Amino acid sequence: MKIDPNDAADLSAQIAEAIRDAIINGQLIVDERLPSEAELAEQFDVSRSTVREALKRLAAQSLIRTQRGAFGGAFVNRISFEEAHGQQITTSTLLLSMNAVSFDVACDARFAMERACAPFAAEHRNADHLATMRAEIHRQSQPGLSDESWCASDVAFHRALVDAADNPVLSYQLAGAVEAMQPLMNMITFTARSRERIIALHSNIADALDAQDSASIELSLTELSNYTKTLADNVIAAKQKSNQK
Amino acid sequence: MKIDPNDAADLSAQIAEAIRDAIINGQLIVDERLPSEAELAEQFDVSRSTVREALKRLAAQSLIRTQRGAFGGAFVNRISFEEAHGQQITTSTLLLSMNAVSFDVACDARFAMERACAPFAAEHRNADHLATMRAEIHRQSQPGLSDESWCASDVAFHRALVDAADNPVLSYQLAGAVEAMQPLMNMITFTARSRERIIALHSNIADALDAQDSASIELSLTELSNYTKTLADNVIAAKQKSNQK
DNA sequence: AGACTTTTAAATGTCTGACAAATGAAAATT
DNA sequence: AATTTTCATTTGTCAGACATTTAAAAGTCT
Repeated sequence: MKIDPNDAADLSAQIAEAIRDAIINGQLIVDERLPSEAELAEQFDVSRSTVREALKRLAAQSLIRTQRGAFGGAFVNRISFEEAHGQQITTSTLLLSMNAVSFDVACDARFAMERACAPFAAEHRNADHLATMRAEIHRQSQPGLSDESWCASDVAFHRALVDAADNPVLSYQLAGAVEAMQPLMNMITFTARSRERIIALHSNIADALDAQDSASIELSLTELSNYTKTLADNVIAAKQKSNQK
Repeated sequence: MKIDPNDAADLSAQIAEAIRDAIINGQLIVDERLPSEAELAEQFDVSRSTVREALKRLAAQSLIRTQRGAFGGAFVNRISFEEAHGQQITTSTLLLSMNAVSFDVACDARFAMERACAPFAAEHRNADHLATMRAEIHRQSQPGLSDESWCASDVAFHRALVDAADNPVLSYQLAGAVEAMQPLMNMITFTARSRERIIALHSNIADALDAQDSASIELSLTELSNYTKTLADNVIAAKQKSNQK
């Protein structure tokens, strides 16, 4: 592992990249221990502080974990779906909030991916998934439910649908997208009337999943997407009106 | 911004988290300059090195960028789709290689998401997208094409399909998944016969996109997914046979 | 006055050396 | 044999120094 002395970038960034490459192309395998900070400093011919900054960069990406004490050190980390999921939510959330992504575009993407799960969900759904979805629908029907609880229940409902697909890669991608959308979704306040409509669509989805009717799930999801976009349009229009006053 | 002295985590991790939270919930806005390292050290009551390690963590996630010199410092970074995309490829690639995700599961996820793009692609496709796809199909038909060039062309073809959907959120998610799959896809060697079959399906997709026939695109993608899985199964079976000898 | 050069202050990047704290292995003790 | 103590190793943190970069400010010349 060498670093390019002509590279303009910071030494710590170069070292982080060198180690990252070694992990990606398999020169360093999961749970393997990296040399100690002192040894790395000698290998790369830099100070220990510089090595440490490089290692912190890698730790931030969950590529390594560190342990103190004798026989401790930095170890190549087996990145879990859960960790990856957390990182994705952070990234996606910031992407949406910083890049003026329109609600429609985000909403289209979110429901398109959820529709992609439908065929697999219809095939692999089991009693647990259906029970979760029915329970959330029942919760959503409670008259006094707060907006926060409503949103949480909505997330749980869709999460169950995605999980029913029984594909961790899809779950990881989807769950990130759904959670990243949540701040945008929360802008919409749900009136009693709109909740009723959404619950009806949720019931359609649960019924279709029960019947393993993928096309029907997709249809209801499309309707839900369109309805959500309509609600958002109304909220935005109302805001602009109140701003003009 | 305070840190919890009872928290077991490293100080640099706590500080990174505090600043990350401030960015996510909008207390620090894009392009805003953070206090200098010396000021942050004083605020958090830690040494400059600890602050630096925290900042490197944030830089690794593209949350901040730093600039040297007077009036330099750390600035909140507007994370771009391109940066996010790069991070996603790294994460997804490692997720797949480290977690023994089966080829079928990854393949299902990849084509499911691509099918999700189909309706939008059919609606928004323009002459450029179609021309790119036709050109790649033509390239794929060249007899002497190397496996590497074939794979590159395959990626370009599907990329054009995804881009046709004209939804940056979908593109970002999809492109990551497709590129992360590439190392797995490269395990499959394409015989002349299998290339022919894939080209035929690509032509179907291009024709259907031209005709704005979303259902037909999705059908061809499903066939492509199934055929890819069959090829992979054969490769794996052949490997096991040769191992037994 | 305006264009150019020099100075300067502020900030990050890097290095050195030190000590604290954690931790598991090895040695010592019971 | 079980328990306790010692000990070497390693990461985490700190303090202080110097190098390098950078843009503003001051100075200089036409």
